[in-house]
Amino acid sequence: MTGRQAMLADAGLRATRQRTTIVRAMEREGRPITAQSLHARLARAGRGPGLATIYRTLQALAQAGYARTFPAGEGEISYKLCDPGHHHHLICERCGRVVEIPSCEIEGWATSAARRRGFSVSSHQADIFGLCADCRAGRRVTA
Amino acid sequence: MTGRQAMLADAGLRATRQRTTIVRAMEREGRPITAQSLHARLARAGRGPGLATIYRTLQALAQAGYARTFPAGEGEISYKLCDPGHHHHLICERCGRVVEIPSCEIEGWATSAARRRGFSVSSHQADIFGLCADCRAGRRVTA
DNA sequence: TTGAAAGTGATAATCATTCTCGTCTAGGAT
DNA sequence: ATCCTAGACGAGAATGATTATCACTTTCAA
Repeated sequence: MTGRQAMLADAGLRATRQRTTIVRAMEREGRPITAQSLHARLARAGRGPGLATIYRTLQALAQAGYARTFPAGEGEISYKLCDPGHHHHLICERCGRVVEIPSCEIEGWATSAARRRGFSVSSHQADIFGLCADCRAGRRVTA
Repeated sequence: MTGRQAMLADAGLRATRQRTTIVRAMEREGRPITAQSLHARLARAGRGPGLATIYRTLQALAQAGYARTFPAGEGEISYKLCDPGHHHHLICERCGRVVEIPSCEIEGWATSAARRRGFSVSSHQADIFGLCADCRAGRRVTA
């Protein structure tokens, strides 16, 4: 599996200690997190990368398709590592967990809805919001 | 057609001169626009509402379901008037035109994709990006 | 090993958005 | 029609996330 090194290389980034730290933390996180939160968390653990570095790295990962952005609260952006291929998201409204849906079954809908209105399609995106099994069951959540 | 008055009333807003101006401008616009741009445009024409008022009004309309927000560039949000019912969007990547798709044909997909992963669905959203007929034909655009 | 290019980070700068607060006004009540 | 008051306005200050700067450090291909 395209380890961290490869991911960074493909994003056109050198594999520095700071970036490895960032990617590792994002993997551990598993749900969207803002640059600020990530910075605070890593700083608390000492040796954390600077804020500027975190912003730069997350942005580069997003641009390369290895991360996706989600709007978070007022004027904030959170990031989550993702597989680079096309996929959709299932988002738990309570705990923030995000599950990727790799198979795309709405391509047909997108194409025909667009054609009917004279548009050509270049991409589409779709997300589903709801409650994950754990939250429905009232089970405790990490965050 | 629930005129402007009714729209404002339903959003819990009084129908002031400023708000009428804002809604009228949004109707004329037809595509997403940021609070800043709207403010600049109306100010240029004299008698424009203040920036704070524009932010407040757009926010209230969005909250009431009469407008939708789109991320715009770096840390900006643009707003577009929308019908309050559930619908999807077809967005032209060149001219920014937005067309609403009122019939929802992906409910089934959303429900089954979610169920398969233990989620319950509370809502979903989907947008299609591409080129509108005019832009494909290379025709001139207003903006 | 070495040097050029890329990366880092403390800090300053930017800028969209929100807050403040004194003044004004829509619109129901009288 | 007039009154009253909660809601609205707006100019400017404050906020706070993100970006830019720039001198120093590190990576990595040759």
